[in-house]
Amino acid sequence: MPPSPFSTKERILDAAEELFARRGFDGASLRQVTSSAGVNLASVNYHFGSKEKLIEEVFRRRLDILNGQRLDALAQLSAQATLEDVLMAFIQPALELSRESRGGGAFVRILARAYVEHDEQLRSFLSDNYGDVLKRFAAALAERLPTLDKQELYWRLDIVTGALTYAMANFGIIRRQADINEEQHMQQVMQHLVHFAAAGLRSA
Amino acid sequence: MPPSPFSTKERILDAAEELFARRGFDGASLRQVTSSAGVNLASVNYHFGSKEKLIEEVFRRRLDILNGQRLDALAQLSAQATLEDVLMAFIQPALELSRESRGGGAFVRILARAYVEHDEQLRSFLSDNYGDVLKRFAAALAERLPTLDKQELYWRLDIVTGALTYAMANFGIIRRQADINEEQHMQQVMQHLVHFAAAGLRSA
DNA sequence: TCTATGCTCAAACGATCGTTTGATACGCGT
DNA sequence: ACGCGTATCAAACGATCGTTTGAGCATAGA
Repeated sequence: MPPSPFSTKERILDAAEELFARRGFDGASLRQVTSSAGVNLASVNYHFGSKEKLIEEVFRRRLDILNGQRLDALAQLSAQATLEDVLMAFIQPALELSRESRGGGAFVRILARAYVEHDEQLRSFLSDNYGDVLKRFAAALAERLPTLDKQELYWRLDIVTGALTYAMANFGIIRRQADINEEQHMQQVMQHLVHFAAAGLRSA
Repeated sequence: MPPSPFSTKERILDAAEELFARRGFDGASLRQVTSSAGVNLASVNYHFGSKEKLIEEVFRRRLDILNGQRLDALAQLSAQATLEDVLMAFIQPALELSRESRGGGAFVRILARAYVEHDEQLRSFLSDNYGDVLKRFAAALAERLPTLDKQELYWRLDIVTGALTYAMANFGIIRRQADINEEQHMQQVMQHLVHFAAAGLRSA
């Protein structure tokens, strides 16, 4: 039993998440990660095999839950659900994750990095494991935009996903008004994002 | 006189621009840069002083022109100019740069990296040298959105700049329809971006 | 012609990278 | 009490990083 309430693997994942978000995948070294986690340097390769596999595991730990919540929220929508409802099903789980105590905010910033970095190995890993989630949401949005042709929808979805990813990544950084609490703050942010995205998708 | 039509400094900047865009600032080494540029390794430190200064020079070379064009386009607008006109003054120079032959597309992708990377030195460099451009555009947009209070405008501008940066970075990657030429393609992209951003900024 | 200056070059510097090794300690079933 | 996987440890591996060095070459001014 380790002296910490968390296992060595979890402590590595937590430290890696925060350092990857702050310094990037190349910028954060395994020595920084293990030192911050309070574990031995060799334990990364022992538990994960390589740095690349560690990166993948950082994504998998959060995305399995996050995308599961997204699909659940999407499945619970009725046929009468609006465009805003679909967007909310996509955004809300991510925003709640970014509020979470243990590194959730860091992970959302890592997601934005994954969008910018064009690392082939990471991109194919994400596409292979979670590409179907994006496809399902794209289909749900397309149903609510019957007048929009495929080509046009493709453009706008690309802009929307980029805008949402960027916005969610910087969500934690934006200073909130002092007179409202955390819960109200998140509701405000989500309303802004949904409003903005829906307006862009719907505009003639 | 070098054997190449371009000077050593320019060849380094060109190679660095492309490699930084593809592999990131940490991911691209000076050996890769100088090898790609066909110059000696030591010439980077000779001409620029350090890798960090080289990065700053990559930004300065493009941003001096790009932001100058943006301010020119903004200054040429009349008082009756619409919200879309202001957005177009901001977007058009960047999109034209991304079409340029020598590395323009790579630079726009670097811009997106600068948004995600929270490197303190780079951020303060950009803020010190080009922060006033964003402020001027924010003021011009605020004039066209009189019913929007400051707090609300602040939210939306943050989303817009992120979305535009991301979209412009990926602009070159999106495969265009085969039956339209490059000029029409750019006009289409700009219309989409402007439409999308204006709708989000204006929506009630 | 001699000198000074700007530039390029191969080579090496110390530091840090991801990874591997071999020894050591722990816990559990027999 | 013993043996056997599991896990942690300090130490070292070769590779690569940004940077520096000092010699060598060219061109321009005196």
